[in-house]
Amino acid sequence: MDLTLDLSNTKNINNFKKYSDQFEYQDQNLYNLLFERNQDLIKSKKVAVASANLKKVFESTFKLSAKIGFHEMSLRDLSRDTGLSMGGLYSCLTKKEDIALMVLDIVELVSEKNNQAALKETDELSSLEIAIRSYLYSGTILQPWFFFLYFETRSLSTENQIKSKNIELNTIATLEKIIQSGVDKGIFDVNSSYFVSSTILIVLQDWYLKPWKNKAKNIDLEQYSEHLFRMTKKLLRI
Amino acid sequence: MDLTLDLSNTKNINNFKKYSDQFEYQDQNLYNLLFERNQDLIKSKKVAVASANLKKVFESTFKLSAKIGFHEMSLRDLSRDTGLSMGGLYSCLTKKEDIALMVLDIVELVSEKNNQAALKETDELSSLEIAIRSYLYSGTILQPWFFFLYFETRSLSTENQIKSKNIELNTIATLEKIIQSGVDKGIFDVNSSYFVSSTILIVLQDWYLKPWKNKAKNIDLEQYSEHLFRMTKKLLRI
DNA sequence: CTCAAAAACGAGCGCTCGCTCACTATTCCA
DNA sequence: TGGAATAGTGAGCGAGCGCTCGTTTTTGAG
Repeated sequence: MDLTLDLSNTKNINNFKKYSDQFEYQDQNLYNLLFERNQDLIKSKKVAVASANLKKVFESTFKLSAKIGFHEMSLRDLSRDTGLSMGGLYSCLTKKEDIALMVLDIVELVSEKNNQAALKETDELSSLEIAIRSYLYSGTILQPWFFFLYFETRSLSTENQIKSKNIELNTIATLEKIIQSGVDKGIFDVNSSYFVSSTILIVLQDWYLKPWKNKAKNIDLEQYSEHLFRMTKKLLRI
Repeated sequence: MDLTLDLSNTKNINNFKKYSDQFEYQDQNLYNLLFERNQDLIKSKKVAVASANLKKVFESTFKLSAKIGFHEMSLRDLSRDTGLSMGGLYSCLTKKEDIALMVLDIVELVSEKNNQAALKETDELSSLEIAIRSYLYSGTILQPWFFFLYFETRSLSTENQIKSKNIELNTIATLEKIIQSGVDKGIFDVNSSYFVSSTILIVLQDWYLKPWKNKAKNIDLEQYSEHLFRMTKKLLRI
């Protein structure tokens, strides 16, 4: 499966539909990819069987753990909600924790892709726009995945907690690099490129962490994206 | 116990030490208050005994649940870490969930006080400064309490999850009210007072949710406060 | 249609959970 | 200082946990 794609041109992803059309980490593709990347954990031999079960497992996990938390969700709850038996669940898992590990894997993968896509662009303002759009759009498509990782990081081993933290730190570092480059060229004017980067990141996170806030205010994705980009420009004195 | 205090003058709280000196919800005061507000849950008769045990319980709970989560922390873990026996724990609790309920109670109380203090001030910019300072300062003193509530809201009943969400929404609404008032007077200029308010709130939250980020960058409380206030002014075109 | 391989099943295992309560130790004032 | 009130103890209870594995059902190539 080839998931490489040229995102270096802003025009390819300047609205949600265009981004979504070329975004490979969704639907059946995503579960096929999970099967390929975790064959050591998965007993099922055929991709169609495994990915159908994985789909059920993740959809139910996100539904249940958003309400009560991952640890509070028992495998019997999961069995009931997916319609799979205990044995069925364990045909695509070796242990409960694997679910969280696979989420970490996917979020890490997508975040790295987003950072790389932003860094490819040479114009700093376009670069920031790509970063914001790709993060918001992927965070919309994979909302339950990003949400889960944020709130369940503490269910992971120390080693994997660090991995999870580093996803956030790498994204801030990416934004900071772009902003600093703009400052060096005299395009941007900031007091602290770190503080601006950190602020952009948490506004991006807020979109997928608390979707109910924006739903209540009738703020849709493109409005939110516009708000954030406008705020970014204010903070950079553009 | 009288916990009312006049915070309407910015000068009373314009640095952390001044705020902390008049902040009643800390140290032994805090645990005495918890005893008073929860006598129905607490078997101990004497305030000194109960509040000493409550102190141990909350300190250990915050330590353990920050690492592994509240639900994963067993009462045997808590017993070991506090040095209290199982029965000792249950002298100041009727059930494990009570710990989370008391955290909600305190955070709710302090947040309301902060909002009221900000709304008392008539000058909008001072009002925002009071809001930012009081939220950051109380969030520093009570960091484990605010942190715990944010990440353990899903351990609560639906009714209490709503209460917890409303703390956040009320603070955003408070900020929005102040900003809108400034806009009406022609002092501030914003595209969306809600978006600015929401952004300020999540930057405030980030301080107590991810203290390790700022420690790693050697950003202290007053610097952070200054950053945020400067950002706020930029977003309001001041 | 046959039948071995693959998938699905779910009762049951060992264990840990939240919580109780009969008991002992300590406190404090008459 | 005696004794009732209060505090502290921890083994043990029933329930529910993650996970296994002997068994049954389904699948699909020959």
